[in-house]
Amino acid sequence: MVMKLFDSELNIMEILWRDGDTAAKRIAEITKEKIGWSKTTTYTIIKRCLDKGAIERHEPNFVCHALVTREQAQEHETTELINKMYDGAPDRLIASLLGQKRLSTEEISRLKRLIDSME
Amino acid sequence: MVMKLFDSELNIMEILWRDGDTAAKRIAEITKEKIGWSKTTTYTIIKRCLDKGAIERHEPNFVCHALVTREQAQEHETTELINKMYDGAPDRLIASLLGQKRLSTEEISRLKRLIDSME
DNA sequence: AAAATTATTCTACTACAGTAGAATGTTAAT
DNA sequence: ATTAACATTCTACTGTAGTAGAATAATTTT
Repeated sequence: MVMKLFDSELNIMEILWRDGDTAAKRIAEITKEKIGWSKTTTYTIIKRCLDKGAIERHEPNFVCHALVTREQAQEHETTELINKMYDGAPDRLIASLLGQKRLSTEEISRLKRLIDSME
Repeated sequence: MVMKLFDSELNIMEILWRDGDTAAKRIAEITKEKIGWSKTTTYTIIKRCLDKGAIERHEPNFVCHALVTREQAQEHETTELINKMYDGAPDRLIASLLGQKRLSTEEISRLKRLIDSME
């Protein structure tokens, strides 16, 4: 049960993922500071996250708790990318990343170890 | 000079990438058949692709030619994903893909070979 | 050449993500 | 208990991607 999270909603989730459960008031402070959101904007987006089941809220103090993990959201977005741009084939995405030489030699050897340890 | 391509525009680009240069009329036939687009919708999206420089058009017959390659578009979208969901670190995306076990053992050994051949 | 058909552009509507002001509810201070 | 300050919700505006009808231009048929 993983839903699409919009960019605005990811701003909220990012805070919960990084800092853990956080009161709505505190979230509003952070978003105001970091991205200049009005207090009401933050509450509106929190409401939308609640409505779609991405977070839940506990008394007292409207402490928000993420129900969708960062890993689930990453996986969701990644699947969308693979379907949209790589014909549904994850290994094509990886091949593309390797081919673009966007990885340092150190990153590559780390991956090499990761892959060797698999299967 | 690679720009963001919207989902609607990707429908056009996909045809040009797959079939090569194609007349506008023919593109309209394909989109009508495959995704039920009205003829004018197709022409509108072709226009927008022209305006943003993603394609060019030649006489006679308004033959459309992709100026952005599939690889460029893939790279652009992939970079967006990495920045949005993986803190800008491509190796985290790869680690995530490997961790999810979305690759068959055959795909893994293919990647192993690819990585070994690198650097 | 006029009429009919087809190709292309112009213009505009729709849906929805992003944003926030006004209104309301709640807690704290006097 | 009343007022003041703050927290939360309700409602609505804005911008833009997606879509296509009406208008126009070009071509083909008679």
